[in-house]
Amino acid sequence: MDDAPIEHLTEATREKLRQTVAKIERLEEEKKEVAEQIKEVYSEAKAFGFDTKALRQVVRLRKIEKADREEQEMVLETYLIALGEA
Amino acid sequence: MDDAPIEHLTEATREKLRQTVAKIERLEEEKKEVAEQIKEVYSEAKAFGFDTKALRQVVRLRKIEKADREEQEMVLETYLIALGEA
Amino acid sequence: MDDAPIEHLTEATREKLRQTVAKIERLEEEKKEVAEQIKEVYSEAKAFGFDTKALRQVVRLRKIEKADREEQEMVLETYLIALGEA
Amino acid sequence: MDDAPIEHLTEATREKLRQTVAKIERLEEEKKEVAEQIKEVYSEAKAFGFDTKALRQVVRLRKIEKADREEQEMVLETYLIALGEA
DNA sequence: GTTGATCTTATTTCTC
DNA sequence: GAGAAATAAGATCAAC
Repeated sequence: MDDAPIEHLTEATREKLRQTVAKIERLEEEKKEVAEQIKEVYSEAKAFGFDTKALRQVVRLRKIEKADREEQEMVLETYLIALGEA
Repeated sequence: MDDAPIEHLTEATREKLRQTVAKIERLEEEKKEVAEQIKEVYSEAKAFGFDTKALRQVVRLRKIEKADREEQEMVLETYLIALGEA
Repeated sequence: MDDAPIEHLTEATREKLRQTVAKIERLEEEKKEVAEQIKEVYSEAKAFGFDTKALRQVVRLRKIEKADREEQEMVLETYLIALGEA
Repeated sequence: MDDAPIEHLTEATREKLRQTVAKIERLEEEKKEVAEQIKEVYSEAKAFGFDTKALRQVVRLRKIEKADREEQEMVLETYLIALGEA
């Protein structure tokens, strides 16, 4: 749709475009705020005396372990399906 | 803080650590959700017929322009302060 | 260095540039070939009767587990350093 | 093949599976090494004074041009075949 | 001020 | 060919 140049978009389409961009920008703003909150937590932790590098590793490791568990479940599922269909 | 090996952390410190990790994980989860919402908006826009690549460029461009405006406002403010107007 | 337009590069620099580009292109070619070999192995495995989806998951899972082990070692190291320096 | 559950795979099949995984992992390792070599070339180029961003663009552009040339050659070949010249 | 680390975006690849 | 996943690229920010 709307392969035509922008100046030929209908007003309804232009309005839709405006709303879409606005929505994205609002969500990106939200995301940015959450990212800043995360940084704050690390700053506070550092001020408290925690080693932020180690702290980041803890968080990362826990994320990997979670992904690992999920992957294992998926693998198991795949095998069960593969064996069931064989 | 807590120069002793991990097993010698005080219970209070361990609790603080637990809370910090939990807080970060909760915020990262939030961030992920917002990121997914953004993806959804792009998907919907695509389904509607917008060229998402172009849409992304619009968003990026507006972000840059906004940064420029803020930069300019900052410069303006600096001038105003320098002139004793703010 | 060489902030000047390309037409002002010395011949030595131009030659160096040529060699660098050639080297990169040769290595990218190599990489592409290896990627093709990997695809061939999957094709052969499929022809042999293996479920390639499951096979890919096995490979991915082993990769994750390897990364997990390495991450754990890194975390341990970080803690040892953090505790040793505390 | 081997419709039975995993624990009933023949030893020969299990061995084949092991070899396949090993082969893939070896090739992926190779691929990774080549990728690292490419990064090294860029690092050296940077140390030498080249603008790596521009260098990457050169490489990308040449890749596109090469693809274009091949495309054109393919079209040419198609025409030649269609004309009975090849 | 440069390297290193992290995070995000973009492109490519794979799968269905 | 559309959607998802992997890889690569670029940008950003901190630390030395």
